[in-house]
Amino acid sequence: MADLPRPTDAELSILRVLWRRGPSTVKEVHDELARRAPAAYTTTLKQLQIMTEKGLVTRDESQRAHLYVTRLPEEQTQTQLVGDLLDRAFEGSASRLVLRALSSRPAKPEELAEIRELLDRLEGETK
Amino acid sequence: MADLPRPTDAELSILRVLWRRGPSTVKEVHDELARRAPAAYTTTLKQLQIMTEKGLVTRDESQRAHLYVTRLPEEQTQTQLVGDLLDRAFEGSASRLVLRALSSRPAKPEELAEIRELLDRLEGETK
DNA sequence: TTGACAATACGAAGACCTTCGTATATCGTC
DNA sequence: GACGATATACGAAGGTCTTCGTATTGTCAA
Repeated sequence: MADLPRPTDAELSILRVLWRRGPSTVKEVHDELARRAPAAYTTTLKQLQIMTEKGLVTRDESQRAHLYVTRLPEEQTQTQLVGDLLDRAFEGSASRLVLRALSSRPAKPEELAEIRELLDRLEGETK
Repeated sequence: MADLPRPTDAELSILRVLWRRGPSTVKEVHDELARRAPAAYTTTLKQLQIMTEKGLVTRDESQRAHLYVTRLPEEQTQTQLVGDLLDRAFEGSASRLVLRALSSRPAKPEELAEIRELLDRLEGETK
């Protein structure tokens, strides 16, 4: 199975809607997107058709209004994107990326606590 | 001052060389890049000219072989890229991004320790 | 069965990205 | 001053991304 291409910006916007909503029609996706930025219905349709060709989504054509579903779960795509950025801009250094992530946004205390737990778990495994 | 555009893949490759080497000529950048993937000299030249137009780099034309310099330090661009990814794929959740970063790569123990220190520092500030 | 509506299919335009070939300018040296 | 070597400038091709208008198909109801 060929690897999926890195989603473009517009494709990622659509994937986000599909991850949140689950299987959706073009109309449902379009309505969500149009809320933020007005766009033509056929733009969303075309994007979903292209994404189907690329394998980023699959579609169920059993009904008149096709249902689109993401091919990969959100976590997997996020991991792909982070790994990609790691290679392109961080020479593979995860710690540097984490450093920038936390300096890019003021993270909430709960988030910091979550990360700390994650570290505990990871260091436990290494032993 | 207008914000700089997000660097493309090819542009980022060049920026990485400039960050590592400091001010460099086209030839110097090209030689570094050609080591990994063969390419025409004029391709690198053209990219640097475009990057100059965009403001990603500046150049010193006082010598025959122009010297190119990054406009932003590496850290700032990294912060921009991470913040961008945070918005596009993580709904702004830094902790989720960190989670994916660490699951994307087996991080070395030293790196985990670094991150832990960073957390200590951040939580210290919040108090 | 036809008309109105809602959906998909298709093509194309315009912007950007990436690459490269060719033309032109500049420097040192014989 | 002419030649070779080394620079930069420029234009264009080919690909991808994004958007949209128009054509076509399918469905339901009067």
